Parts: sequence; structure tokens; C-alpha cells
Amino acid sequence: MIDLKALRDDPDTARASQVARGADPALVDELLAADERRRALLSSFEQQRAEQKELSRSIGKAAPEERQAVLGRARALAEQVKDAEAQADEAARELDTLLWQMANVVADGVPPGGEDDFVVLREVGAPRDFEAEGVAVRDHLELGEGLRAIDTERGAKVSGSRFFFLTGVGAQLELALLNMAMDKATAAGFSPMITPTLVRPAIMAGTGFLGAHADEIYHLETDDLYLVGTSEVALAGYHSDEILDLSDGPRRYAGWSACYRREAGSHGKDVRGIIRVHQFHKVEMFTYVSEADAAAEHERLLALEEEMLAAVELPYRVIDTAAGDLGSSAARKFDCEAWLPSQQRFLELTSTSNCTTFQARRLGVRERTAEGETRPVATLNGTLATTRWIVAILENHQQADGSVRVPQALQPYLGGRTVLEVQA
RNA sequence: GGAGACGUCGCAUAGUCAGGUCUAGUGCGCAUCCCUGCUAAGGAUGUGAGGGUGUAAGCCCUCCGUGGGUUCAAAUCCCACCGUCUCCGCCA
Repeated sequence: MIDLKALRDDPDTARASQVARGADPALVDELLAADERRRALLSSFEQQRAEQKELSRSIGKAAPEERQAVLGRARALAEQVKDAEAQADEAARELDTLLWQMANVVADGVPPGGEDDFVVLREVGAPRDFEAEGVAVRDHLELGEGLRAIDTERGAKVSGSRFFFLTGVGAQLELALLNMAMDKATAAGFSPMITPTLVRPAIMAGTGFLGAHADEIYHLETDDLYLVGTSEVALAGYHSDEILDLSDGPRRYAGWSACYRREAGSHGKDVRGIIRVHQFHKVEMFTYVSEADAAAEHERLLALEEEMLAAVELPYRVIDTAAGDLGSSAARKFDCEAWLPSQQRFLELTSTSNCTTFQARRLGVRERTAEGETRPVATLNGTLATTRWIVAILENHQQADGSVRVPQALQPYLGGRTVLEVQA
């Protein structure tokens, strides 16, 4: 959630942020009004409560003859206090409801607008000229089937649409990718983590995923648990309600987990193959860092993502996501999109968000300052590899006969294999 | 699934049966200072979180796993829930 004090001091920035996101700036003024109301009612309650406590204490030592009179007054006061408390509570609830509706304030420099208003920061690597090479481009599913690596038909039979099996070399390829990502993260100082994929409502809400896109999330009614769409959720919850010591630097984690997405709003989109699926695997970087160092950490996560993309030799571009396409928790987001030869377009492979103190406030993650005070930390996350990367790797490294070249950096993770051969 | 024990301000604990200076005590740890001096010890003071108010010093409120309830008054009594541990059963 946003910082109420900052909102009070500088409502214009918050209003501008709402406008950039395409959200309603009036929410800011509703918040200010609700905050003022809450503080007034709280002060009133606290004053009456102090009075009541004092009177109540005097009963124990009151002389027997005046006891009844004091008791009578105390009873009346108790009624009054109960009423004042109810009013203060109600005002606090109203404020809270508004507070949880408000998305993070976007960072300076984020392009305003919606999904299509991103800014391309750079393009790296050139797409192959398949025509010149004499290669008739196959899409990832055709390639995957030829390699006996992907089986979507049986995925549908067993689990429904948007499910699949990775078979044989396909399974090995995913493990290779994810292991390489874990190694890379570990080398960069991230602690490897294998996280729960079912989380409590408070954790899911704290990360900001239960807002506008709540229908994207699987919910297990019987147990009131949510299936995570990314290990970010579990990693953000990991230090919830804790006060961290970040004086030795940020806490960095690399989460390995299955991820689940309902894809409720994407009927008919990316229905072929494994581009958009209900379940996949991902290695996710997650950092807890002092707010002042958050922007630098964001660059660091982005750099690691680009290193991974370079390691698997994919042409890609980096985009600065527009305000309206940011998640509610993010103040800024960079996506890396790989070139997809079969569709002649870019496909998102990584996404790194700076959530500033937004998630930390909701989840109660703070740090101890040098002065001994507490303050909310900043949280950031970024993708290091996912099942979807297989799509881009197969397509970009395909050869004329339907076999696929293995990028050099990946070869050690595939037993030294240099080519994935077509299977009979 | 059954039976039981437990959940207190970093850690360890007192307090709960008998509701009222508990305005949560003590030890350890930690911080500052003092004394002294030689691989250290002793003493003093301070030391949870969140919030309201105030220029400030300060004053005040909330929190004893969570949420309700009883009462003038709840760490303490009642109810529900959550979590941890032990034993039994069942399943992998």
C-alpha cells in the first residue's frame, strides 16, 4: 500500500500517478478525507478511553460508601466509550478499504498510457534471416512435436486445454534451463529457494495480486488457499511481519517453483502450443532492499535477465512498460521480449518490477535503520527463466531439417548435447 | 481423523487457578555512561511494535497467537479460530 503520510504531504504526485495509470485521481481525495475523519474519531475515542481507564482504576480503591455512585458513572462512561470506539473502528475500516484499492505510485519517467504505450529501451541481437538460410520456419509446437519434446494433445486429454506434457528431451531442456538459471542466480549472490505454491489469503493479498486481476488466480475453496502464479508471492511472504537487518546489503533470493494461472481473460489468445498455459515452471529473483537502493537493484535484476537471454543466444528487446500496464504493486517494470520467428513478433520472456515499499507495507516487512528506527523496505522481482523460454529457443535455433541447435552455455546442462535431433 | 500440552515486548521466563498500582516483573543479550585497569570484572541508566497529538520536551491510545464475548475493569474468565509440539490412527 502507499504511504499515507507521503500522500498527505504531496497529494499531487499521487493524483498524477493515478492519471498516468488511467485510474481515478479522485481516489486520492477520498483517501485524504477518510484519513482526516479517522484521525478525528480516533483522537476522540482515545481521550474518552483514557478517562474511563482512570475512573475504572479508582473503583478498586474507592471507599465502600461512594463505590455505588462511582460504579454508576463508570457504567455510563463505558457505554459512551464503546460507541466512540465503534465509530473510530468504522472510520479506520473505511480508510483501509480505500487504501487497499490504491495502486502504487508510479516512478518518475514511466511512460503514461496503456499496454501499447511502452517505450523500447534497446534491441539486442538480430533475428536470423531464415529465408536467406533456406530454412522454412516451423513454429515451436511443430518443432517440439518433431523432437518428441512437447505433447499438448495428451496434456489436454489429462488436464484440459492449456496443459501439456514435456517429454524426453523437452523435459530435459526445461530442467537444463532452470538449473542454469539457478546457477546464475546463486553465482550472483541469490539464495536458492524452493517455495510453497499454495499460500494463505493474507499473503496473496499482500503481494497485490488480488486486485483487478484476481480472476487470474486459482483459489482452493475448501482450504481457502491460493495457488501462486509466481514464487514472488511466497518469497514476498517469506519475511512478512519481520524487521530485517539490511546493513550488510540486500536479501536476495532465487525462487524455483511451479506457477499457476487461470488465463481467464485470454480466451482465444495464444491457444497453440505452450506460450500461454495454466501451469509452468519458473526461476524468479526476489530482493529485499532499502528503498534508496531500489532503483539500482532494479537495473541489476534487468542486467541478470539480459545475461540469461544472451547465454541462450536469443535476439530480444527491452521495454519500459507503460503506467497502465503495470501491476498494482509495481512502480516500474521492464520486460525483455524475445523475437518469435513463426509469428514475426516479440514475446515476453522476462519481467522485472520495482514494487518500492508497496508490498512491504502490506506484508509488514521493515528494516532497522542505523538510528534504530524501523521503516518499510523495498521489494523487487524479476524472471530468470520459465518454461516459455523453450518456445523462443526452439524457434530461434531451429535448423532446416527440424532439429534444434543447443546454445553453447546450455550444453553442459544437457549432457554436452549440441543438437536436439528429430525423432522418428 | 482421535487425545493431550502449549502460544507473554530479541531469547529465556514470571504472571493466568483466586480479574483491579501488570502503568507486564526478572535473567540473558544489546546500547550508552561510570569506575577500574590488563587476556577481564563490577556498577548506573536505557532497551518491543503500531498509532494519535504537540514547534518541542512530552502526554495519550492500542497490541500478551487471532477474532468475538462477559465486566466499571481482562495477559488473567467464556466461546470460536489459527499455529507449534507430543502420542495414537490412517495414507504416501
